[in-house]
Amino acid sequence: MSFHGIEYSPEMVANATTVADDGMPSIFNFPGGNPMLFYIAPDEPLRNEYVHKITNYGGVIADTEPRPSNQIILLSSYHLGHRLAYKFLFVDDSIEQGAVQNLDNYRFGYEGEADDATNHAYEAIKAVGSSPGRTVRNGRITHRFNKVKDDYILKQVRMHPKYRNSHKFFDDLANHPQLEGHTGNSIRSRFRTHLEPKLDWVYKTASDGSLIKDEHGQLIRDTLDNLPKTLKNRFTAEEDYELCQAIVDFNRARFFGAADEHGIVRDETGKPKEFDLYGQLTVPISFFSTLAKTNPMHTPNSWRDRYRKFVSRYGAKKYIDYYDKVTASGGVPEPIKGDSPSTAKAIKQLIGLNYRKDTQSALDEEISQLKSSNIDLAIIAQSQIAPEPLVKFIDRGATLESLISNAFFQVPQEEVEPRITEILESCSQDDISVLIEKLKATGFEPNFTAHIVMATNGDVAKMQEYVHEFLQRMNTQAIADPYELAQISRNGIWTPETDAMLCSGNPADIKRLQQTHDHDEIKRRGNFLKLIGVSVP
DNA sequence: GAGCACACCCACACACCAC
DNA sequence: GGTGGTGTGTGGGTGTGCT
Repeated sequence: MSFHGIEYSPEMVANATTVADDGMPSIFNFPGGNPMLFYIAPDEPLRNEYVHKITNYGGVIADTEPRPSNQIILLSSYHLGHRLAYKFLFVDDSIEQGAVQNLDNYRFGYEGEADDATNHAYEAIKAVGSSPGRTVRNGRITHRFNKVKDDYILKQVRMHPKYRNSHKFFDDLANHPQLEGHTGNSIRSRFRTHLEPKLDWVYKTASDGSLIKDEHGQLIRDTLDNLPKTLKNRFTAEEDYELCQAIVDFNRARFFGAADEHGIVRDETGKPKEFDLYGQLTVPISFFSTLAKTNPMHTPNSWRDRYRKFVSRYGAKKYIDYYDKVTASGGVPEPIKGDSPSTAKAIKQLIGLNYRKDTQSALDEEISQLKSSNIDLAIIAQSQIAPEPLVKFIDRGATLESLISNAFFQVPQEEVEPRITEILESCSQDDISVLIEKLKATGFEPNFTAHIVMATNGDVAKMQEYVHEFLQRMNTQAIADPYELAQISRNGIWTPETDAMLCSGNPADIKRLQQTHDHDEIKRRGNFLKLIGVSVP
């Protein structure tokens, strides 16, 4: 039996401990995949441990003692006098490095020349050690990382710490011959999952990412405490708070800058105007340049984008309220998030399940769903079921009692809004039915909650805005017509009338809408209406 | 079944451009 | 200069198939 010039005697192979195919990397292989043979004396105290290690990594334990005619490597924990033996450390180091090491470095003090057979084996070992670490199994090529490649990746990251998360950086690394065969994704993944914990230092770099050298031209090691920031930096809750504060302050200064000698600001008709902290607060572009000077962690463009896409949607004062409330209770506030997918999903789910122009059919469907999901509960509950809310506006002629129950008036007035805000925020990850139930407990009837969801596209921030405005109206206006009281029209909050304008497609109507709603909100409303089956041009 | 290599996803930070 | 639109690719993952 002959493989690539290495003679395996029938005796050797028959008695050999076979290679375990347990998914471990094949380290102790000759080029071509043939396993290396090792001999460990039966009385060797470390025999079991190293048999396990060697076979786990692709080697074979032969029962035949090494002879000049075979290429079996004798391993021992001590010097065997005249016999050529190698230390177990060879096995450990090869496994740790992920590739066969130079066997010569592990030889016990043997004075003579290795015979031809051993030299042959060693040459093969050297070849394996310098291979790129490619493993061929069942005709499939995989590229394994090893110590050399890992060190190279770590070195590159240490030299470019600013780019340590960059996809592009790792894509570029994939073109380096040292990492041939690996994709950028693969190298990036290797770094993130295995190597990042080992990155205990980096080379010192300037803010532009260039390496800094000492007076001898040597690169300077730096601790991770001084790790440069990456290309993009997530906005923190503190930064959002700072931005919101700055926006509120700017608007307040601008508003009261227009006050008369009595400190009163008046509208075009001469009526005193109030500073609406919860309204749409705007800032000029120069605001962001100024902000970036005092808060250089983000560029003016980034601050502006943050405002455009998050703060203006959520509401600056609303976030300040949220932040203060959470920190006051010892919690950790979260940065402003975009539309929560779970909320959007929940709304979609609700709309998909419940929205029908025909109230009765929707109700029938809900009851049948209840029955199918939990028939006992459904039967018990059925007698108590009032018509379940749909995502729809309240009807003209709605009474105050149909919107708000007695439970509402049991809650101290100053606690109503905080309580509702808390419910809205806590339900952002839940199904809408949970929201309906919770709001019902505070006195909001299900059809009123459905109205609020309909008016706000189910957007939590807008729902808070709606509730704030509604409660203010309750406190300050005579409630002649509850229907009118509930019609709130402002940016991102809709009424049947504004919907009709949007659906008309009439340019004059759209122009009128644009006086109240910004482009994003109009687009969002169009998508929402389409979702619930309303035709929008 | 676990570990690994690799593919793929998605929100959003940052930038740039046109008007 | 202000504003809206949009492209790029980072940051932070999850999914999949192989060993």
